[in-house]
Amino acid sequence: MSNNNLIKGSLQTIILKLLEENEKMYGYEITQKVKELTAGEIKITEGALYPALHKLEAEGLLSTEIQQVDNRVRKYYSLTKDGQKEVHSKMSELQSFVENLQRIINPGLNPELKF
Amino acid sequence: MSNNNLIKGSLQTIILKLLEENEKMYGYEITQKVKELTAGEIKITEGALYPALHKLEAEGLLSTEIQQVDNRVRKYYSLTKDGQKEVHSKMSELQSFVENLQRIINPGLNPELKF
DNA sequence: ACTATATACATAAGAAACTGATGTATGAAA
DNA sequence: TTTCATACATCAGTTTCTTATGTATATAGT
Repeated sequence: MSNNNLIKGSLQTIILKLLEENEKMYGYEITQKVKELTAGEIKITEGALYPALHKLEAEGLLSTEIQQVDNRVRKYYSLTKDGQKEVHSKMSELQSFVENLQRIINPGLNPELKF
Repeated sequence: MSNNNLIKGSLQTIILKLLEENEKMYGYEITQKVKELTAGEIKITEGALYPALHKLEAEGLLSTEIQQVDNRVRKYYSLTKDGQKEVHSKMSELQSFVENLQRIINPGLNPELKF
């Protein structure tokens, strides 16, 4: 994932969350969306993305549907029911992780934190 | 690092930041401090911590000083000059990463974000 | 006396997630 | 015709983590 080596597992959360908002995306589209949303600061590499998508599919969180567009194959991913549940779980994990991180790193901050 | 599998490299940032605030800490103390600050939600394992400390020392970011306390050996770590510079660098990396993460997962949020 | 827990260090096997390279294939632009 | 963009995929190697193990001292409980 680009020059930033700061996650591990948050790629899954990103994928699931984007699919919650867009309900149907293909791999290349995801890389472009993330690049766009972060002004090019986070670039998801294909070597990270495709294995992650395959794993989420194998876990039953994503389903696929292949479409032909202009002689090019696109593999669309969407959330399964399990996937829809998992988004919320992963999101609250991420939120509490970031909050804990702030408690460690921003010691002077007041107790009520907003994410 | 505990049940939370969400970072990679942020352990280094945590260590450096704690040492910026406390200027001298030993390994076990770091694990306890993190546990305390996060109400037990993040537990840094020894298998993650000690290799990370050794690596930071090998990179010249930390220096060590061994003390004998009650027949027990303590290895105190403190920031070198390079380490002091690196804290700021690592912190701004982490901050911009979290901001980018929010841009991806909180699409409805207004542009000015606070960390 | 024995066991468990806390303090304090360390290593090591294996798992998981990533980077960077490579490969295939189409289409458009220079 | 070479490069870039689109679109998929795999794979070797690296880094970072988990879990287990090991050493050693001190204290508290049974």
